[in-house]
Amino acid sequence: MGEPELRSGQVADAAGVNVQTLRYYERRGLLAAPRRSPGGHRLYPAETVTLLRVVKAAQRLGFTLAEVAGLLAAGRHDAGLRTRAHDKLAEVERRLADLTAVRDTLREAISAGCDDLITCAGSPRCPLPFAGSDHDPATV
Amino acid sequence: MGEPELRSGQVADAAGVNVQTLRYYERRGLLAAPRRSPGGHRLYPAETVTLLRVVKAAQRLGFTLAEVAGLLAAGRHDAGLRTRAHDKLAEVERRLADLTAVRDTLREAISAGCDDLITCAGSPRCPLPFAGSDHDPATV
DNA sequence: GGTAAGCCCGTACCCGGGTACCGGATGCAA
DNA sequence: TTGCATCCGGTACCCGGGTACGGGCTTACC
Repeated sequence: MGEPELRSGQVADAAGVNVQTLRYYERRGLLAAPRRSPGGHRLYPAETVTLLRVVKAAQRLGFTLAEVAGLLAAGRHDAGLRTRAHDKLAEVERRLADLTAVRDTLREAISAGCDDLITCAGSPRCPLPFAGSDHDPATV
Repeated sequence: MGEPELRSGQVADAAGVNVQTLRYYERRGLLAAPRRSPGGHRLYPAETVTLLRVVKAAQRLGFTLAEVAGLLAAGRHDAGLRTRAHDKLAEVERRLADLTAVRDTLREAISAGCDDLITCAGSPRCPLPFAGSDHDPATV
């Protein structure tokens, strides 16, 4: 007997995602098109559940779906995983620094006791960062 | 003579935003509908530039546009600014904690030397967090 | 063999935060 | 007065990551 195969609903349940999401991932190139039953229903190998968990884990690490697709392909062909993880780590560290600055600014704003944004903006002791940070405002 | 009034392009340039964004913010309730010229062109008071900078600053602090709208209204009517800033601070601190965990996981993954996500996922020493964090996976 | 649950595909919609394109009207200066 | 930049409104599109809906077929179980 062959490997047990799972239907889309079973895979989705086991991985904690929506059935629609499976088809979405298939379109996005994250999941290979699986075998089909004679009637056209998808039949997934059991490893697909693991794969989905990997995808979700990578997403939690801050990778976009496009990046995850690249990571999976990298695992299969290149050996770029470590490089990419390094890059992502640098990116995460930048975001951490940004977010830390945000936290400090919020704390200052709170302890400065601004009551009204507009009024506060006119005050010289207002801690709000009107000038903008020096990198990547796009991450806002 | 009255206050000098600015045309949308001048406001946009001064605040470093797109002209379209002004109309977008007006629709979103962040900017009040300004006075119009006889021909229907918007004429903004000079403070609008400051207001836009405040909006951008708040955005950088992690507030959504809807929240910024609320903050501005709060300044005009309530006195909820400090409360909201406190809430936002708590939120930012949660995100910081998450992101720190992400960073640590990435570091572990790198030092564990995973070369292939799929293979690694099967290994018992794989540090990837398949289980998921205990709060707000939506922030991914 | 019937019936209900599950799955198929295509398409459209959601959120957030904008940006782009269009034809037509205005503003301003030479 | 003419010419060009700018602005108008409306609508449509972009990204990312999905989710929902509708009509029709398959599968599984009794």
